[in-house]
Amino acid sequence: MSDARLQVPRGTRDFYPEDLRRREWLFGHFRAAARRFGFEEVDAPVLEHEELFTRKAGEEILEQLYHFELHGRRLALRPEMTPSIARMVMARSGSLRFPLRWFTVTQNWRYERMTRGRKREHYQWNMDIWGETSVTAEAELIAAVFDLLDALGLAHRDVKIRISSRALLEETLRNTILADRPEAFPGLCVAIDKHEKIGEDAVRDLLTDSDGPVGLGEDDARFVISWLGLRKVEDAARHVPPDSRAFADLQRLFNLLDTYGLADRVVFDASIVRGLAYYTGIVFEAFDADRKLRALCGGGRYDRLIESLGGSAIPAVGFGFGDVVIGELLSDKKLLPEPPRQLDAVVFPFGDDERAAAIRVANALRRERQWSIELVLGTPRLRRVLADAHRAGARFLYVLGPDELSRGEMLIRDLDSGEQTTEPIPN
RNA sequence: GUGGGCGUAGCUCAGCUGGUUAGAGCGCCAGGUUGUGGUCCUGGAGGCCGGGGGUUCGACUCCCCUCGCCCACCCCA
Repeated sequence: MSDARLQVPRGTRDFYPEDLRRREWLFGHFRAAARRFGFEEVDAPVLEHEELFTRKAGEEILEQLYHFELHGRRLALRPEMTPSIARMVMARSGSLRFPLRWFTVTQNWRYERMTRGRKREHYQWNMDIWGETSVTAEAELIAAVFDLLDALGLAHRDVKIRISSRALLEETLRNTILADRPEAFPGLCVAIDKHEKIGEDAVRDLLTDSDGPVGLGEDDARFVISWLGLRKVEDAARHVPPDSRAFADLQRLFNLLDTYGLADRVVFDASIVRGLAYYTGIVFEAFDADRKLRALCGGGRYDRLIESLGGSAIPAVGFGFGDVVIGELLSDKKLLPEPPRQLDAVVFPFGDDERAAAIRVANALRRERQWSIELVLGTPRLRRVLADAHRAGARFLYVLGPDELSRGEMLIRDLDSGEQTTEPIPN
């Protein structure tokens, strides 16, 4: 107990059978929702070249990278899935037919301090659409999130998605305070993403830090922060031309979501900017209605990621949805199930004289019916076997004792009704 | 990193202001005559009381250190 070698590393989890059943229940919903939206599942190694993740915008996610050097190669455990998928798309961009709808359910790693809803190892459902520039893609993704939440049993009003547009912010700033140095924009986004967590004053300090990536004046910083407080698309679009693409996209997205029947579950919130540097357009995050927990998921449009990796431009939009926060929410709402073991039957030979026949019975049931069969090992008492079979949730118990065997039969007990029948032992 | 709380049986915990053989519930194991169930009854195994040091005639109990966990803050997808 006090031996550190015998404990899981901090921030990681063991999954015992009941834990894994619950995890697979959640993953099953991830996959089912993805398939309802026509997405295909892909996978990639948990280990990548560190360079795949290296970006220069002061993102915390990269400072928290699990990384090491081995035989002169710098490797890292993936902190998120998007770069790996971008790599896969890039490698076959010449032969893939777009738009692509790909999803993953993967383990991701980040070295960070532990709090509620944050672990160092967690699983994430990732959904991406590649090769589509219109916000019809964003609308599908947001609809998929709600589709999942509904399937999990959450109430209509339990979760809201907040939506904003980095493109709208970028246009606004290009027309104003970043007119002569647009390259500062990603760093600015990373800084103001912290706004809700560290407060306006701290963000102002970050933005005005002359040694920092942004280096704004006081008035400019105040302008940026005041923009974040806006909750109406029209207000946020005040500093862009009437024909602004970003403005039009936002309006169209909300119109589309209305058509999906999601109008009362989404809201514009200019303070959503996301902490990753690569986002370029619409960004969004899902929150529990009580705002007790961290974001359930987050995503957005990243049209230039593949370009930045050296490929040709392929527009993309996606989100990541972690298993930890949704687990907290479902637990709070008493919606976490305790899925039973899936066992069709237990086959019980009384002793070694009956074992050969029992093995034939188990073989037949496994092969012909594809049943899940637990063949009793050793020679416990029938009483014990019945209790165990009951507890395991088995539907039938096949009993092969001396009496049955002498008649070439086996006893089949229905564990729900208690009814018993006999059948010939298969050859 | 800061503050607070907690480490006693596999799990959840109780052990009053220090007092001798450390408890409960659940779980586990075994029985309750021959081969029949989540109940019931009986019995049992299992704890260097997280670790180390100190105070004391005596420490699960008090003090210090240390490790671990939880919560909040801080930080951040």
